[in-house]
Amino acid sequence: MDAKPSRATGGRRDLTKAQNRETILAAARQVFGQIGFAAATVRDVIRATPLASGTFYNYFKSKEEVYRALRDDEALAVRPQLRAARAGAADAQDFLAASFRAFFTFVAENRGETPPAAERVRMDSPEVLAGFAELREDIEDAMTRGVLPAADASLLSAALAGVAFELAERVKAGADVEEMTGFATALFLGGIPALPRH
Amino acid sequence: MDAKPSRATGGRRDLTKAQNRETILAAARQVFGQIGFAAATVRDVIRATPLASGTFYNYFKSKEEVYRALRDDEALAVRPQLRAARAGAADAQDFLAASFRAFFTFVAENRGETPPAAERVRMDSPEVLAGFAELREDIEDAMTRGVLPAADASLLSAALAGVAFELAERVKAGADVEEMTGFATALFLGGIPALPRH
Amino acid sequence: MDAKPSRATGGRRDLTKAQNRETILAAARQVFGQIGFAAATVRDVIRATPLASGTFYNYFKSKEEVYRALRDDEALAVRPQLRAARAGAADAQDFLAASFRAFFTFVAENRGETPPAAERVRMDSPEVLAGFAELREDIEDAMTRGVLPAADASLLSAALAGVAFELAERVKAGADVEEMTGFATALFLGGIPALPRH
Amino acid sequence: MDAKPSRATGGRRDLTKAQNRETILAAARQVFGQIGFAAATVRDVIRATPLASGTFYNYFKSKEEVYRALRDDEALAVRPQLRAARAGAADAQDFLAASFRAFFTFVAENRGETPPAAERVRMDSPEVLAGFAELREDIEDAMTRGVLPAADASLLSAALAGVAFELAERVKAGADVEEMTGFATALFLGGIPALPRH
DNA sequence: TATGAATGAGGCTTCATTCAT
DNA sequence: AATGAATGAAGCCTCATTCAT
Repeated sequence: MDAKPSRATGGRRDLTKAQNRETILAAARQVFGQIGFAAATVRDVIRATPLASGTFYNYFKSKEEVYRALRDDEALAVRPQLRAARAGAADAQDFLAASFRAFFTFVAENRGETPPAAERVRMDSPEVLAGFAELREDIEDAMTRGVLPAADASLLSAALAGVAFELAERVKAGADVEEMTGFATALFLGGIPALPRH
Repeated sequence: MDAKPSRATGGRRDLTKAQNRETILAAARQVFGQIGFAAATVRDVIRATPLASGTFYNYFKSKEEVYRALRDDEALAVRPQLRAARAGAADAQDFLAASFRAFFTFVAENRGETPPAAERVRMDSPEVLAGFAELREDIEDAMTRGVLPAADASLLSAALAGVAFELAERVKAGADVEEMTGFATALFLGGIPALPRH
Repeated sequence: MDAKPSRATGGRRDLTKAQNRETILAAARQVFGQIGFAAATVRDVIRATPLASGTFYNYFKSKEEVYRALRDDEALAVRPQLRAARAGAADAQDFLAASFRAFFTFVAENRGETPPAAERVRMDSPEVLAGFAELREDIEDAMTRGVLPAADASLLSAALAGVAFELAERVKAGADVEEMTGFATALFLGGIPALPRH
Repeated sequence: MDAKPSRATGGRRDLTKAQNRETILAAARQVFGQIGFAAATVRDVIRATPLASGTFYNYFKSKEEVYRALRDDEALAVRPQLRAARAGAADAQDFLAASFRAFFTFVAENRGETPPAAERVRMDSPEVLAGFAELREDIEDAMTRGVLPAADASLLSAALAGVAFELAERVKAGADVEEMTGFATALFLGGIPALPRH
């Protein structure tokens, strides 16, 4: 009630605010990864945090908002690298290999966080979903630039995603990233030119 | 538990056992399709039914069990079609097109009944897993027969399944079965010969 | 779980934590006393309270845990009195009368708060069990000191406890403490010397 | 709807009726003994039976009614023997020893049916409760006949019950029936004459 | 009479969210 | 801003009981 003397707390408070936000996001990332987004509750996220339950609501309105923040945060950090890799791709081989390698590497690094889940449930992490949203744009761009042969970019991105997801299961089970990358890259390198003209 | 006896008032005791099971499955299919499997509750399913809450538990132990039943029903229907289609294939083009066409046709026929994957959750039922196992066997068989070029049958079946599942989403959203079949078939027809020797 | 956010309307947020715990314990004591422990439900306890249902679970995990807390509170209060009474006993008459009087007095003072044993259910809490253990030690000590004749201390403590519990029911029903004490004391005073040599 | 030809079924039906009643009572006795009367549900009893749930209600209105029937049935079979033993008792020693021995023998024979019950819960079986109800009458009778010294029959029966129950725990744990009988008999043989004149 | 599926009240518990401190 | 106890809606499930066959 009575204001405590706050000498030069401005900076500190901002830092704390940012820190709490990060704390919650980190906890959410971990919790979503471990028990899945659908099963996760706000309580779970809070419990994975030293913060109080009420504090959560100073930063996010709901679990969904955290999810969005996570997706957006990743957009700011991880994905530009991937995009850059693809933007710099000189040919289809580069483009595909870079894409798959980045994805499988990500999966391999997070390997083991997800329990085997008796019921095989797959929920794509926010960053992955956002990444695939951009994939299509990059594909179109690559087709325009002549790096990839012209084809239906929408269907192609779906196919790429499908293969990536399935092989990701192998990566989670311990398969080698380079082998998966090689397989998927070869498949599309051979397949894309054969696709119906769009 | 002990006291306060409830009062069972009569009501729709007319339906047969099998009919009630179907009623619940149909309601679940609708509810899962509308609000998604993850968001759906057993209550939601019951409410989409003229039945009493307790009746649900006469048929299924949980939401997951309903899901499995739904999936198994579908897998049970589609698998013989897939195997038959593949067994008659004379060449790779036949094998692939028949497989994809059978799957997409089935999906199209059941369009709207399955969750829109808004949440991208996939739960493999035993039947679906069995379907995968069959696919791999059929691929190996086709490679042995020379219908398909030699490659890693396990990874190839994963890739086929991935593409099939992703494009199935398009089919559910109204895409043309033949177009999807053509796209997927061309992709693999071109891609498989390019795969690393196994 | 996921959807349909509830709406927390304010209400008695004024009480302290300790007060709420006491509120629940008091309600439980009353409810158990009125309809019996077995018939009572957590709901019944909550309903005898101005608190919300969820609040119960902030303090106790189950009906049993409340019961234990209740019993422990009582045992915690009565045991020091019993030991003190017994420690000062100069002869068997003193030992027995002091023990019974202390116990019956305690019961009389808490009369009406404990289940009427309508169902004859007894659930020994750790504290009660500890009380038993103390009784036996005290009996052995008294035998060593010559205050009580030698006998099987274990069986004797069981017999004392049995008589005490049964007569306590009479005390709860309004019987006179001194009369019960006199009866029980006389019984054991006459009976102990007749016990088989140990 | 249309009556099946029932040739001389009268007797058979009666038998079946009586058999079903016995089936339910036997199942109830077992279930009450195993999980306790309070925890037992009508469902549990039915499940321990080859009968259908609805059939239960052709014989009993509730769990309580089964309990009463059990108590009454036992009254018709077991207890008269005990009463006879006591009625024929020539002296206090006979009276007490016969009572305790009968009770401890019963407990020993049913030993092991009751699980250790982490929470020590004791619920007296119907037959036991009924037995103790009669005990007091027999005590009064014995006092009238001069077999027992005059005392407060009500309190004495309570004390006898208390000791019997506690020592019964020892019997359940494997203690010897004769030893317990001897201990309890001696205790009361010595104690009763010392009781306050009534 | 026997059956057993249907019923729905009601018990248990967790959850998202609020709000006094 | 942070805290965390309180709230009560709502999910889950079991139960006693009814009733059509």
